[in-house]
Amino acid sequence: MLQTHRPVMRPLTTAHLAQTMTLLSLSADELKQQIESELASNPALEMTDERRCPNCQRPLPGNSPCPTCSSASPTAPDDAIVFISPRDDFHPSHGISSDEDQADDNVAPVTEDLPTFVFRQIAPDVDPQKRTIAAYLLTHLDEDGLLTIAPVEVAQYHHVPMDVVESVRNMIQHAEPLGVGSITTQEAMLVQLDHLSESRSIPHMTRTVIEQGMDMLSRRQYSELAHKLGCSLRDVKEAAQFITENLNPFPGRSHWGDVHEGENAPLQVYRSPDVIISHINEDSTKPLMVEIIMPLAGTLRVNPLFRNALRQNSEYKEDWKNDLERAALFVKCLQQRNHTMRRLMQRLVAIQKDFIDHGEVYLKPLTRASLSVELEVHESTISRAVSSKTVQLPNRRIIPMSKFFDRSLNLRTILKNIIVQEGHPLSDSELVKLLDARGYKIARRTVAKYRAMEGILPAHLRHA
DNA sequence: CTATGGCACGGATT
DNA sequence: AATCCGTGCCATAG
Repeated sequence: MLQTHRPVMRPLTTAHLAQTMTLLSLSADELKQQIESELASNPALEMTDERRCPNCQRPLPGNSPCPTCSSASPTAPDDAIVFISPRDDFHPSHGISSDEDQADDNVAPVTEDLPTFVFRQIAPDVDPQKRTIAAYLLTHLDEDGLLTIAPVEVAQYHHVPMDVVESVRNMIQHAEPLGVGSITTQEAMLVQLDHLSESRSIPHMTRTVIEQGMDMLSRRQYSELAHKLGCSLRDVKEAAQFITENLNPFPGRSHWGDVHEGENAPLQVYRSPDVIISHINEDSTKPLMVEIIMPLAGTLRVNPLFRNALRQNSEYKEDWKNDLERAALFVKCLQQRNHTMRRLMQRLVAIQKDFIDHGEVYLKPLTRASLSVELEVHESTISRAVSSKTVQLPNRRIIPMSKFFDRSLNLRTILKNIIVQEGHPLSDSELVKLLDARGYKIARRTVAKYRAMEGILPAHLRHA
């Protein structure tokens, strides 16, 4: 069904494989860049406005997903519907420009990346010349919302004094998510701390602990830390408790620690998802709908004019031929990528349906290797397809796709549930017994590790 | 003596 | 080949 009407049998060249691989490992926004640069550098490639379904190549009326493909689910009727979803409104502005024409708030996209999100907040308060600085800073954030370049470099590059850069940065840090644009996790947390201290009381050692003891804190060496700072153990524990509960060292991460189910908090999206999973018209009894984001609408194809031009003899014939082949290869690889992604998600969603609908407890342990044999592809294919991609669940949470392959997440959440319900602080060995009773055999040491991962304090300093 | 964290090793996973 | 993860052992705090 993928075969085209053109009988151009293209052998599986190494170039083909290599490019498919790289395309597969790109996230949606990276893919957009890739396509754009390819489009710009290769005259034989053309983007038509015509909307076609990337799955079946039928023309589409609007921007909506293909109705034929959506309704015609190839597998079981109760199975999820998986399709490629083209959207050109995906990334409103990739490299944020400092232009004034940013005021198109009427078309608020559902998802917005972190730089855009922050820029929109501060833009009104920043005078135009500083906006360039702001935009520049914001394009150099990592996934966690921390700055990846030194402010000094920015100052030099833009020929402005340091304090200008710092003032802009300060403004960014006080936008949502609080602390974004910090250089270190410490700095981010201090910003949050300052903000919180205006409305509530803070354990008095908190600031000192953050400033001087983050490494020890993350290793939970409370007593050593108390010794180093010359204060009581209780002070350190109080501070630690406060920090894990209220501060987020990685402002860019959408969630940290607590996972309240019925949370009404403004669920913001800081990183555009590569895949969106939802229920058909939000009805949880309906089957799942899986959209694999294609960052550009329209159809990518080989420019037919170019193909014709090749028939005529020309001195550039060799170059043109070269371009043409590259273009054909590119669209083919892109199709290949979409096809693989679709098969992957189809299977993944089928396996982890309970997890998607009912939460982390129901995540089934799954390895990329086992999926690869089911789909009859190489392991590395799955790895590349999964890594650096994010998925939006029906509850609007965005998670890395690798979470679907987390070996121990279900155990960790069960563990959390037990501890939440505990009447009396349970020691690690007691927890082992309880888990064993539920059919999970794990070592005591492992329980301790899981606790640490979830940021749960040891038994002797938990209280009802 | 018990509970827990650090370190490090081996096997699984990527 | 490199990395991740579960575990066992031992030191240390309470």
